Parts: sequence; C-alpha cells; structure tokens
Amino acid sequence: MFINYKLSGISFPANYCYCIMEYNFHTIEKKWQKYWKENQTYRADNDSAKEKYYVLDMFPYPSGAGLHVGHPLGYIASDIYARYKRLTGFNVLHPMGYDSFGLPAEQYAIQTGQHPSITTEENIARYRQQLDNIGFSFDWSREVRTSDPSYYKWTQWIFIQLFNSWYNSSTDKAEDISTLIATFESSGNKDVKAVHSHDWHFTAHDWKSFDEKTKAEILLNYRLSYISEAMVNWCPALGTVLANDEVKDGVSERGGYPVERKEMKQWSMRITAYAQRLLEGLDNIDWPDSLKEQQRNWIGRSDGAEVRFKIAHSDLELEIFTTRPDTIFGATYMTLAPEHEYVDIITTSDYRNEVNSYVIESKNRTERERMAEVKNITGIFTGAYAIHPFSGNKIPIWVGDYVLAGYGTGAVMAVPAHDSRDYAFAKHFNLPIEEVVSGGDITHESYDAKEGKLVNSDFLNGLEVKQAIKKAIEQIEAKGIGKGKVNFRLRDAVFGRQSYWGEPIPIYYKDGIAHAVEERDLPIVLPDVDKYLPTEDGEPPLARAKDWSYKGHPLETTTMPGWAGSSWYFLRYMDANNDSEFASKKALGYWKNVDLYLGGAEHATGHLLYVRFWTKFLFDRGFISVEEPAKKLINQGMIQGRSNFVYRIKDSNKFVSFGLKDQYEYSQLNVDVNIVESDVLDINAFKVWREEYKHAEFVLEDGKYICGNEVEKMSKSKWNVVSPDLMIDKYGADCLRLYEMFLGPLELSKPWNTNGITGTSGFIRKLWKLYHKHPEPGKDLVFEVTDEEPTKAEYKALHKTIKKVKEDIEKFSFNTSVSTFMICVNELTDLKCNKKKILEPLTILVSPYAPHIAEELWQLLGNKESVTKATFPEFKEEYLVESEFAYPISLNGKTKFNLALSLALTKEEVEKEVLASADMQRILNGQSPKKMIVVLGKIVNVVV
RNA sequence: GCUCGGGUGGUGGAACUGGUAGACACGCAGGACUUAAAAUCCUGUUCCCGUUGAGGGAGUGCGGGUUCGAUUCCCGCCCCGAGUACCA
Repeated sequence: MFINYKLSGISFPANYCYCIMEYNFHTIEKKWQKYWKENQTYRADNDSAKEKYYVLDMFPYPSGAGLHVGHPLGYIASDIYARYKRLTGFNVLHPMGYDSFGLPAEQYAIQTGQHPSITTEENIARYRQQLDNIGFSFDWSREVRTSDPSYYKWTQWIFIQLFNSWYNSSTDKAEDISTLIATFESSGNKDVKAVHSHDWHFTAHDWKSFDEKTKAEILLNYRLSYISEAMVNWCPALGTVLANDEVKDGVSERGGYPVERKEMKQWSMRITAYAQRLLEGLDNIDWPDSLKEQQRNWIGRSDGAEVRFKIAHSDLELEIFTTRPDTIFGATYMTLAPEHEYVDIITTSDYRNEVNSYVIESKNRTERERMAEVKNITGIFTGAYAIHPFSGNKIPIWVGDYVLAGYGTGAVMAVPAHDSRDYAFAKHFNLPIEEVVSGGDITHESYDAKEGKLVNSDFLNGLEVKQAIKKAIEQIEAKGIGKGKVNFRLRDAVFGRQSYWGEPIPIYYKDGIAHAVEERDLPIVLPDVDKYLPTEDGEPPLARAKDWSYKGHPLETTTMPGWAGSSWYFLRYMDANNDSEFASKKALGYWKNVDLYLGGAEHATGHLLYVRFWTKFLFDRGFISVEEPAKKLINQGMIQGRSNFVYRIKDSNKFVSFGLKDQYEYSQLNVDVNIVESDVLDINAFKVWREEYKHAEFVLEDGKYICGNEVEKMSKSKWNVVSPDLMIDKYGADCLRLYEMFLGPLELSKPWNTNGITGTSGFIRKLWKLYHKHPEPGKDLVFEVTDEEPTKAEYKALHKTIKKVKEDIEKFSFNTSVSTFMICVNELTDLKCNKKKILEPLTILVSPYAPHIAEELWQLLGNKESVTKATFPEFKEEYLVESEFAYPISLNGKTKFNLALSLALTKEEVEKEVLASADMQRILNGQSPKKMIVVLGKIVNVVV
C-alpha cells in the first residue's frame, strides 16, 4: 500500500493497527516539543558559572523548496553533541537563524512583483515548522535573520568600521584611518607601510596642499572597504557582478549563466591585507585538512623575487615576478599579458598591426573561452628585446594570453627548460630552450622539479636549487635590480552587487566623494522600489527608490553580497537582541568563539574565508577577543537524491517500462519520487500527478511499470526531494534522527534511501518495550520497572554502552553509537532486564539521539524535570572486569578456535594450556610448534 | 595535470595505537503466529569444496614487501569521488 500524501492531502493515520499498544510517537513527540517550547528548555544563559560550549550550524538560506532530508544531517549531529555537552555540565549555546538575503527570492520578486520579504517570511515559517518537528535543541530566543534591519544595522556598522580602517603592515594589524591621516600630516607617506592599491609618494607638505577630493581618493587606496575601478566578473543574465568564489568554470555558481570580465567602479574588501594571517591561522584551528588545503590554495602564497629587466633602446624597465630566480640564466624570452601597459609602448612599428589585433582578439574572449582553450597556444612577438641583467644577452619580448594580467606583475621571464607552460609556448613558436638545472631531459619535456644542480648559470653553477634561489636573490638585490618578494593569489573581494535583496551599503556621495553614513543613523533601511530590476540606464534597482539620499546627498545604489551577513552572525547569536551594540562586551567575552561548527564543505573558499577575515579585523580593532571564528569545524557529507524516470514513447501519451524502453523511441522524464516505491510507479498516482497524464497509457512488464533511477543532487527540478516531514509522519522524529546518524560516518556523502529505516524504527519499539510489562496480546503496554539490584551481566551491558557511546560522541562517530544502543537493547531484552538502575542511566544515554522518547521514559521513571537537566552517567571500569577471556588461538596467524582461560595466568601457563588442549593436539597432529606468541588478554599464535 | 579523500558480503557500513575481518542494520531464505495478509517473533546468511551438527580452503581493488600475525605499516599499479585549474 502506498499513500501519496502530497497529492491526496491525506495525512498518514496516527496509528497503525498494531500501534495502539505500542509506542505512539505522534502524540509523545508533539507533547515534548510543546513542553520544550513552553519551558524554554534550551535557552542559554549569558550569565553562568558553568563553562561555555558553543555549537553552531551553518544557517540555511530559506528556499521555497523547504528542508529536504539532507539538510538535517548536520543539524542532528550538532544537536546530539549540544545535548551531550549539556549533560556533561556545560552551558551550551546552540542557536539557529536564517541567511535570508539572496538571489532566489529576488528572482521570484522580479517575476511576480511581490516583495522578497514576503516570500522570505513564508519560507522561514515553513523552515521553522520543519525544524521544530525534528526536535532540535535550538535556543530560538536568539534567532537571527540577515535580512532583518535590526540585524543588518550591524552588518552596515561593520562595513563602516572597515571603511574607517587601514592595514598597517608595520604593526601587522588594522588601525583607525585617523592614525594614517595623522602620519600623512606629519611625514607624508614615505614611512607608511600599508596594504594599499597604488604607489604615490607625497610629503607632509604635499598632503596639506591637497584638496579634499584628492585626499579622499588617496585614502580610498588604504581603506579596508573601498571603491575602485576594477576588473570584475560581470554576469549579464543576473545583472550583477560576482565574487571569484561565486564563479565556477567561467559561469555563475547560481544559475550557470556566462560571466564576462568587465572594468567597473566597484566596492571591494581588502581581504588581501590578511592573506598571510589567514594562511598562518589555519595551523591553529581544528578544521578538516582538505578544507584547510583548499583555503591555502585559494590564498596561494608563493615566494620568489621581483626582477627588473632593461628594455633595449629604451629607458623602460620591465618588472617580472618569478618563484624561480635560480633559473634566471635559462630565461630565453619574456612574455607580457595582453593587458600589460607596456605592450603598446614597446611594440615596434613592424609588429604593431599584428600585436594590436592579437590584443583586441584576446580581450574579446570571455573567461570561459579562455579557459576552454587552455591547450590552444597563442601569442605574438612585439619586436622589442629585453637585456638580461647578468648575461647582457638580448632576449625577445612576446605577448601571450597564458600570462595573467592580474597576478604578479603581469609579465614573466620565460624559462622554457624548467616551466611547462613556457616550454609549450617555446616549442610552439620555436624559441630557444636552455637547460640550467640538471636532472631532467629537456628534449622531451620541461623539468619543473625543485631538485638538481644548477648548470650554465655563471655564479650559480653547482648549487642545489634551494641554495641557488637564495644566492640569486642576494645577487639581484646586490645589483639593485629587484628584491625577494612574496605574492598571493588571493584577490580583494568584490563587495557591491547590482541587486535589490541585500544590505544597502551605508555610503553617500558628497561632491563625488564617498562618505560613510553616521553610525547613529543606521540602519539604512532597504527602500521600496516599483520594480526589482535595473533602471533603463543600467543603474541597480535601488536607483529606482524615491529620494534615495542621505542628508540631501545620493546614497550608494549597490547592495552587499550574500556573504556579508554570514561573516559575523556567530557573534550576533551571543547577544542577539542587543540594539545598542552588535553584542555586549560581556557576552563576547564569555562565549568568545564557536567550539564546534558544522556545515558543508562547499563554503571553503567563500563564507569560511570571509568569516575568518572579518573576525581578524574585529579582533584588530579591539571589538572581540578572538582571532578565529571556530576552533573546530566538521563538514557533513551531502545527502544526494535518487531520481526516478519514466519513458514516454515519442509523439504519444504512452509510457514504456524501464526494461522494454529500448524497443521504442522515447524521451526520459523525471517523475516525482514520492509516487514511486522501490522503482515501481504508482500508476494511479501518476495519472493525477499532472493534468496531461490523466489519460496516459502504459506498456508494463510483469504487470508493473518499472522506473529508471540515478543518483543526482537533491533538487526541486529533479523531483527527487524527500522531505523530512513525510518520514517523521511515518516513523517519528526520533527514528529519523537515529536513522540519519545510522546511515554512516557524518562526513560521508551518500544517496538517500529509506531501505534501512525499519531497523531504527524497530529499535525504538524495542527500547520502549524494555520499560514495559510483557505485552499481552491486544492489550496496551503497561509501564513497569523494578528497584531490584541488577545482575553483573546487566551492569556490564550498561557500562559497555556508556563507555562506547561517550567515546563515539567525542569523536563524532554517531553511526557507531546507534549500533551500540541497538546492541545494548538487544542484550537487555535477552536478559529480560527491567531494572531502574540500568534503565534510568540508559534513558540519559539515549536522550541526545532520541530526545522525545527519552523525555517520556524519564518522566515515567518518576522524574519531575526534563532529562536534558540530568547528568551523563559515569562509566565504571569495575563492571567490565573479567576473570576469564576466550583466547582466539591461531595457527600461523589464522584463527582456529577459541579457548577460555583465566586472565590470571602467566604467558607460560597460557602456552601450556593451549598446547594441552584437545583442539590444539588435533590441529598439530604430531607436529611440534616452532614458536608461540602469547599476548595476554588478546591472542595466542602458534607457529609451525 | 595537481591536491585531498576513498576502494571491506547482495546493500549501508563495523573493526581501538597491527591481534578472532564482516559488529549493527537492511535485504534474502526457512520457520512460528494468522482463514489470509501486514506487523511481530525465532533460525540461517562472506565465498568455494564437503557435510549428520565433522572438516578444509580462499578472502578487505591489484602486485610485491615488513611481521609470529596486515583491512591497518611500506613500495609500485588500477579504479572511484571531491576540490582546483595557465598563479610564473
């Protein structure tokens, strides 16, 4: 039997016929959810003598599709951990909220004209209900929503702090812009070491003579949030710019639309100032190695040198960056990025036409084309030459689009013998290749390894690569033609978005100069607009707002990106309802940072990098006392969907079953997995699923319509979304919680399938029965536990479980603790144990995993307070002590039989007993053992 | 290409610092209960040979190595997944 809930609107009957006398999860789960809400059971106190523990989930974007069974995986795990920490005496902060600004709501608003806040509100209500159904221990009094003005007031406030700060490289931290201005006034900028955009040199006198506008423009080059003319990822389809981490394979991450490079005036965040600290900080946090590695690659530190090459017949010098200064004698040509400013200047008249058309051509290629054609080598000679600083040789200067304008200096010294890209280029254009490091065979390929001795390299000859790099830099510096230099791949983050549904940037323009809004005037509330689209002349939607101004001056019209609100929300939870500060000093000082952060790995180079950046910034400016947002982080795996397909015969309304489809010409269509059971289609449900299928016909096999299937990402459009609501309705929240954990290790990705859920469902019933009198057929179960003293075996079953579950939770191995519970309940059932001294601690053990049934049992056991206030049972070794052990006896490492022996025996005695045993005699069959290994309490191995 | 994970029954997965491989659960098979079905309970279930309940052999992707003993450690290879992509 299968009921299609969604379509029929029928909810599953509260009781199966057998359920009357069994555990009724429907009423009991609702009862406790109500109790927790009314008693504010999970409210965390900011004023506690207890040690704090902060468990945080990455908050969701409330999408219209609602939660699917994949979302709660991490929430369940963190909830178990939070509950466990409470039971072990911690004051636990476990909040939840919504990342509620975002593109889907805006897209919907564009289509329907409905304000995105309405959609958002509805979606949040649905999420909340779904979350409540699962029985999470969130402290909802601290809920945050990034789109709420009381929240984004502080997002804007932080933006202003960034705007009013600069990065002092001497003190290695962010400081108030006033300290920079003071320095400019006293000594100009010659002694200022800062992370900034352009090099100017001015004296104190110059500074004082500059007009306001010039001063403002200079300061913008130092501010940590700044506006500049920059190359951005422009996505015409979305009508906005995107940050680097929002672009995947040359298309937008959301929607998959093409992205172009475009020069635009844009607000950006000077995250590059923190590159080194973001890198170093990784060593001190307990995050997955793969995630740290991704951040390291994204930051992309490379150590090398900047070297200036003189250009022949010119006063110009070409500056290049290289990580291999040791190979400088192998530089046989130079390559400039097509965008390099020198291209135009140095190209000789003979080559000008060709170079010009090459540059235009490569500028017109989109990022995507450029990526797709990586193997396609293009380039052109400029006619100009550089002078090798050591050999004095003339080396040709080329233009090639394999050199990126945005990295290093946009120019390279090409060493084809030891760089595969230069090698490919040199081979293609027949340029000389000269070996300077021995160890490879450069006639076949470049030798890129940093191993070997230098050859053909004058003063570097004979040195190992490492020493040669050092020596080369020394010589370069001595000659005054360059210096050692560290480069980062990390770019400043584009911060402005040409969309509506985001935080307004609190900036206004007076005489064309950007000014921050006064803090006391925050928040700058998102205005109403007539349409959520750009204006006719391409201005962002906010330009449509009436009177979008501040003190008579125009306000910025771009809004903040999705990651703005999520870059500091962990702090807001600490004091979520504070309207005079983003959080009080006291709350910040108590909760400090997140102890355990759970979420998906897809945020590695986005959110998780930005939140670290903002945390370091707030730390520098003295607002918080920690430098990292989360001490420990775990990535939960993704739950994939399992899609089902039907096959429509071409030009008909007839559908052919999976096994017979190849006899026809057909098209494959996704079908709602909720009307398919074990790949068999519910034909009647299918007919009512969509109007056009009302009169559908079928070609069946064995009287059934079999669907095809495939594992895909769970999404609305693929009709493979399984909602937790259905599972809860059918099996209960505790069962869903246990099952999601039982599925396998938390970090693992796996397709959702409900095949095994009857296992955890059976476990819950067995657990319930333990506390009840033996059932009489047809009668209700009657609660009954005794005060009798448990047997040794019963104590052992309990304490084994305490030990294992504690260890498992502490290493986040939730799947194995579910097994442990099953083993324990199986054993206690066999022992017919109904003793309070066993069952009461067991209730506490189970409560983090299955809180509803645990609360009910806890109450039945006579407790007045919630089980969440109990204390996690203490493990006592004494119950596990054994006097005997069944030794596995193996022959040459292969186990043959078991022999129970006293643990008091010495090695020699064990040896004797084993040899004397009948089984051993039979196996040896007259042979004498060569050697015997006895590991007391573990194993005996006999070698023949 | 590079980086990081991972390959264990029909399936999801266990196995602590090298020490009884396959826990637990699903599925499957047989049985009990039932007019019947569902549910529940019991038994079996890595594979192969053999069999009364004997016993034997193989086995953790493949090939080697270290060891009394290897899923676990080392070397080489194959396959799968994730991330990244001209970063000089």
